[in-house]
Amino acid sequence: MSVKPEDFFKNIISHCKEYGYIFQSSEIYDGLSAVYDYGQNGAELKKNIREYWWKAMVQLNENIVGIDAAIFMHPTVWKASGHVDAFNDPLIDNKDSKKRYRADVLIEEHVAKIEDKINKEVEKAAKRFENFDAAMFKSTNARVLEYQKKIDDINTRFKTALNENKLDEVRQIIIDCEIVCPISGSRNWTEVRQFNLMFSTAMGSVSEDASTIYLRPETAQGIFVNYLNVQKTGRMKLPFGIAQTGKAFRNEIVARQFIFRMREFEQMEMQFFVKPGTEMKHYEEWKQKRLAWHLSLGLGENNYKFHDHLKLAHYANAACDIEFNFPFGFKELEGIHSRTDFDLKQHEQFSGKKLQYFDIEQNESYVPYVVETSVGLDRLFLSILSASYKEEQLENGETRVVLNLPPALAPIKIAIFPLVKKDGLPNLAESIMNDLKFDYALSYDEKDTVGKRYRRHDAIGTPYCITVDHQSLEDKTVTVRSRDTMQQERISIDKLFTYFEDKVSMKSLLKKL
RNA sequence: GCGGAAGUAGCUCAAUUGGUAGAGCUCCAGCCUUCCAAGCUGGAGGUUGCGGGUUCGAGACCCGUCUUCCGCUCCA
Repeated sequence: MSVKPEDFFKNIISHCKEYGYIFQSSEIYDGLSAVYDYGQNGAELKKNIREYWWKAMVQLNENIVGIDAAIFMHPTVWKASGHVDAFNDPLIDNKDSKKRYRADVLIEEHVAKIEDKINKEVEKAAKRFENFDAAMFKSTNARVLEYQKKIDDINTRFKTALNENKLDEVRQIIIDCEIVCPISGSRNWTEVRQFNLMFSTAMGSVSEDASTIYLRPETAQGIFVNYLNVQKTGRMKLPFGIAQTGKAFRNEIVARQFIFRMREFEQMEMQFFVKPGTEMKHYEEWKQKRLAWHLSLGLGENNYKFHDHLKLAHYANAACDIEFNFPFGFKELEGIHSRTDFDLKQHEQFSGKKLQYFDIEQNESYVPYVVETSVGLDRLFLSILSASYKEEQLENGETRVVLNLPPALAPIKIAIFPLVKKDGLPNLAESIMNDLKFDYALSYDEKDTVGKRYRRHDAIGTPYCITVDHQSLEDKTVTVRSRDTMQQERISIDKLFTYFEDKVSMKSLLKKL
């Protein structure tokens, strides 16, 4: 393909708009940044992807059930999850290098440097003395104590500043510590600003009585807070999973790359509850299962790779991403995390309710460990669309724009055309349509030459076109033209249903798993 | 928030040193009846992102403003 990568991505974005897949939100009012709407075809494709995921997770796994938790949740949920604190990053800019940093990271790195100094002192001393007692040395050596006092002072100040939301003080700490920008080397800092990464709104119609609640930044917490409800009412035994799809919201500073980063996006998550100690086995298992699910779409094995997290979040003991080869490079598509018992323990603590599982074999109760699979539906949509989008050079020199979507996911499965708009061909086409419409998403088109109609549906990604011609009136056969091969074959009208069944049904895709 | 780019018809783009907005495609109606986007006729569609200024006259020049896109940060 001779198209430059950045142009290729631009072409995909225009294609999405031109063919009713994705529109900018509120476009007639000049749009809203990082928010997009799904059009008539986009909504179908998205729904089909979601359905494929849901069936693969819930319907094909006896020990997984699905829920649909509300977007609004009790504010304490987000205290327990750590989002209230962790998602309030204080940011600071260096005026010379124009680089932005997280103020807390700058301070933490500074503290880490001092800790390094302590360690060096300890190492030096260890070489010097036999029977060296590190703990003793740390608690007595004057220089170490001085360093340690510095660290403690900084940490105390920083904690207080954050708790009291005093951003001036955070900046003052950076200045007092003489922290410099790693790029410019200068101490020319802006004031510290805080960016709310969670959207908040007010619940309660009377403003004085209203309380702040958040739009969920992830769907997972809706599963955790319902874990015991589902386990009890569903009589679930470990290991078991709870799946959920739904919107999540992040009030990011800016967002880029089309629907790859959006303020409002949809997640498809499954939290798998397991016996402590078995989590790594399940983690590995889900890595493979989820990769197999992606590969079943047939977009090319080389477009996927695992990316193991070296630096783990505080709640995880193993984590990786499945990355996809987007037009702008390999980027995260799905995350698989071993989240330990962190979330449930946090909710036990904040709610004061026991969230334990009674293991009848061991005759004891414990908080289960959790293995999470979390995929972005919009990202999945983009991965499928961008891998399917082709600008083909045909033998006759023409170009053809085609979406080679997995047939089972295509918004329209079959388009039906009368070859010409007379001689009763439209009637026959309509009657075929009326037979098939209960099983397949169809589209009828009688405008323009048939070649033009084929190309139009190539661009939408419709895998098959049925054309009714004069021969159809005589022998009750039609031509079926394939999007991918552009080949036609003649099929008897009464065999159409079975002809298409294994080609475009969700069932055929699920059977590959 | 900072830096850069850009806003003219549904889409892609024109409009000379400032002289009252035009083409192709799309769309709609009709003709033609044809198996891979290209036939014919007619038609619709724009307060040039918005507001102000300069000027006899602004799509163009100046100021402001809004929005989008790209980069920095964050992230599924």
